[in-house]
Amino acid sequence: MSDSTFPPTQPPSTVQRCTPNLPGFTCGLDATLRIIAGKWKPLILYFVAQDGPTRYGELRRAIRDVSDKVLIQQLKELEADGLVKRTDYKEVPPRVDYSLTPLGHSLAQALVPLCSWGTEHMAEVSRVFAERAAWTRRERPPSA
Amino acid sequence: MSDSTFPPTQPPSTVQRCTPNLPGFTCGLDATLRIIAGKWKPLILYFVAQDGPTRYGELRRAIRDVSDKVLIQQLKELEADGLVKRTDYKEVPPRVDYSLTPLGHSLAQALVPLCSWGTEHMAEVSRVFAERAAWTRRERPPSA
DNA sequence: CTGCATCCCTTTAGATACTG
DNA sequence: CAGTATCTAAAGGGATGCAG
Repeated sequence: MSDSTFPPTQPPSTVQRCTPNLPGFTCGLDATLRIIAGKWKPLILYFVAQDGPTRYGELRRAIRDVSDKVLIQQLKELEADGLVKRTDYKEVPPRVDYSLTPLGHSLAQALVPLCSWGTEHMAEVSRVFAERAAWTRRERPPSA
Repeated sequence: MSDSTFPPTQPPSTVQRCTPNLPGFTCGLDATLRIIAGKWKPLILYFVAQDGPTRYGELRRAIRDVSDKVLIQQLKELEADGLVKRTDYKEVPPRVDYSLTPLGHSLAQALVPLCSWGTEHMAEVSRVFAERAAWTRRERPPSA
């Protein structure tokens, strides 16, 4: 993004147009989104990017609320997609860790602004979720 | 997760640690991800950021493969979350357009690197998807 | 043109229990 | 410790048809 001026209502758009008409993808963003589709993938990438080679259990504890099944599944996909590398030390008890490939690392870099955004706008985001929750509760009264 | 020194084997890692232990969110990235959860939301944000006020039909054509139901639904959520603004011109035939709020625009900016990443690594991404498709086809032979 | 309602299906993810 | 297997729930999403 080039300029820093911030348009009040209808921005003259500082966001550059992404390359359209790519084979299969509507634009670069589309491609990226498809590869990180999966509830926990960005979090996994980001965490591993921060901590370097990360053991399974460590990851599991870091990404709270994720089940074994899903975590493993997403790790496998990330591995198959060439974003993370799995290292099995063939020890007993088992020891395995996950690290990023160069490709994965570059993607993690691209996630940094999203993380910053979330941090900066935490207040708004929290409010939004509070409202969302309230609304949901009204619409769908306690399951019981 | 603890120190800032970075692991031996792989990355030069320039990825900064995101603020942990936030109320409800594990980090800023987590917060962001939750607000843009929804298959088309990032694409919507990005597209509107580029084109400024965008009419419904235009959006519909731009984000290919999205149905009315889903597009409307995601637009409503984005609106409720304070990221987009809906303007109804009360004309007949109906005219409505969607623009970004300042918050939405800032988020769109944060998406730029993802778009760039996708564009730069289009080749790898395409390959990955080709393999994924092949694998899927083996596992789940033609539905018929 | 814009948008909502309905019906239905697929995908995704969560719980739990179990194994090398 | 690091996974696997199975089963189930739920969310997300798509097609269609109607309405202002």
